[in-house]
Parts: sequence; structure tokens; C-alpha cells
Amino acid sequence: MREFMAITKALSDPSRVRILLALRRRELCVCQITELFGFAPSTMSKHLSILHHAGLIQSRKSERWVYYRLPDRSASVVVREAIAWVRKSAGDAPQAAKDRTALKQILKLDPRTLCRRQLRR
Amino acid sequence: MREFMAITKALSDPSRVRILLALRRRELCVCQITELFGFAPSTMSKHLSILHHAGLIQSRKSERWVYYRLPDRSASVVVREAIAWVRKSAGDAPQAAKDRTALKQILKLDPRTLCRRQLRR
DNA sequence: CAGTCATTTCGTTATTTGACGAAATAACAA
DNA sequence: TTGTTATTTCGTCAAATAACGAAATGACTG
Repeated sequence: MREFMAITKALSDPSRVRILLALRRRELCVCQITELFGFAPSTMSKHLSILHHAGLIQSRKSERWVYYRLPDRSASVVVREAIAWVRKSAGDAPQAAKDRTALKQILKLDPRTLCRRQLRR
Repeated sequence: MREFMAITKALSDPSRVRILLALRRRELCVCQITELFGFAPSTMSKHLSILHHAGLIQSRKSERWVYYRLPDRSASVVVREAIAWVRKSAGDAPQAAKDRTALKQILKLDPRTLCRRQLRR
């Protein structure tokens, strides 16, 4: 029940659902996700931490960046079914489509450039 | 996304998950659910209203009581998959087992008697 | 009709949550 | 080392949520 509630609480915020959908095809680094959402870095970090704590995303560190991705096959059935349900139920929402379009633009940029861009504001 | 978030928000409270699990096999009237949880009637009513608004339960009125049940086949795929996921992922939790045991006792009583019992407190 | 009774609605209160900025941390670069 | 950069942690504030009791509602009962 604990693990399950961690998942449902993680899914109860629309930004976190959007993050999961954005990670559908590829891993993303924090600065890319931050750029996509327009939130303060600390806010994004908190959302990512909640998803990670629920087991819904995994992370790796490379050079200066932290990358998040959907969990691999080693994840529990609960988690994998949750993600499948999210994708199937919310993947076609207008917001998800908007995010995909915005993400395409973001992915054109080199992460180095991107993160500097964020700082300039 | 709206419908989906109504569902995830509804599922983000453990009491509401327990209600769904309690309704697994049969419909229950509000006074039976209230007895099971020990909350104030107004609190239970609010939880039921949130579940109902999300489409996760249906209701019918009979004589003096309101009965709630899981939705029938007419419910959307999102809803049906949500309920299936809940059952599969949280149905075996210790709390769910406790609830089943407590529910057995409650079901032995006639609803008439039961609701009066609540009032006496 | 007047009185019960089951449930819901409303208003209040304490707690949780989500946002931010500032400061801390960790990794790289000069 | 010293400074820069990416991310996280911490503290704060406003908004959302979950609990309650009191009052309203709606349906049966006498």
C-alpha cells in the first residue's frame, strides 16, 4: 500500500504526468525538462524527486548533467502497469501533444547551449 | 487530461483506494462504508463524492439509503483500467485484508440496525 | 402533516502541497 | 586552487486538501 500510494500521489499532479509522457521515447536531462516546463529549477527538481521516489523514473549522472528516464524491465509490475496506464490514458491529451512539439525544438539544441540559455534569464 | 487527473487525484488518498477495494465484490450503502472507516458521515460523503465525480463509482438510491458500487461496462476504458490496476496493485495490501475482515462483520448486520448503531455514538 | 433518519452541503481548522529564491553541494574548467 | 555550472536542499508563503460539526436536504414513517 505504501509503494502504491507513493505512485498515486506522484501521479496526482499534472506536471508530473507530463514529465512521464515527455520521457516516453528518450531520456532527458534536467535542464531540458526545466526548459520544457518553464518552472524554477528547484521546482522541477522536487517533481523529479517525487517521481524517482515512487520508482516511476530512474536517473544517471553524466558529466555535468543528470538524466532521467522511464524505468527499465527491472521495475516492479505495479510501476510498469502504472506507466502503461498513464501513456494509454493521457498520452493523447492536447497538452501532451503540445509538449511533444515543444520538446522537438528543445532537442535541436545542444544541452550545453540550452542550460546557458536558461541562466541568461 | 482533465478526466485522467480527476482519477489520479481521487486515487491519491488511501481512504479512497480502500473504498474502491471494499466495493470489489458488492455494492455498499453509505452507512456500511462509514462504519467500516469510522470517519464522520460528512467526511465519508466527501470521499464518495470525489470518487463519483471521477467516474470511479456509481450510485443508486433505494428506500432511505444510497448505495455505491464500482462502475459497470459502460464506464470508459480509462476508468476500467484504473480500477483493474488498483485491484491488482493494492488488493493484497494488509490494510485491504483487514478491511475485508471488518466488512464481513458489518455485512452480517441488517443495514437498518447498523445505521441506528452509528447514531447512538 | 410533522417527525425521523440517511446523506449531503457548508464553513472552519489543521495539515499538506506546490511554487519560489537563496544557499548548499557536486562536478567540471581555468 | 578558484571559479563556474547543474542540480538539490532548505525555508517560506499561498493555495489545496482532509477532517470535523452544524445545518440543509430529501425520503420514508407515523
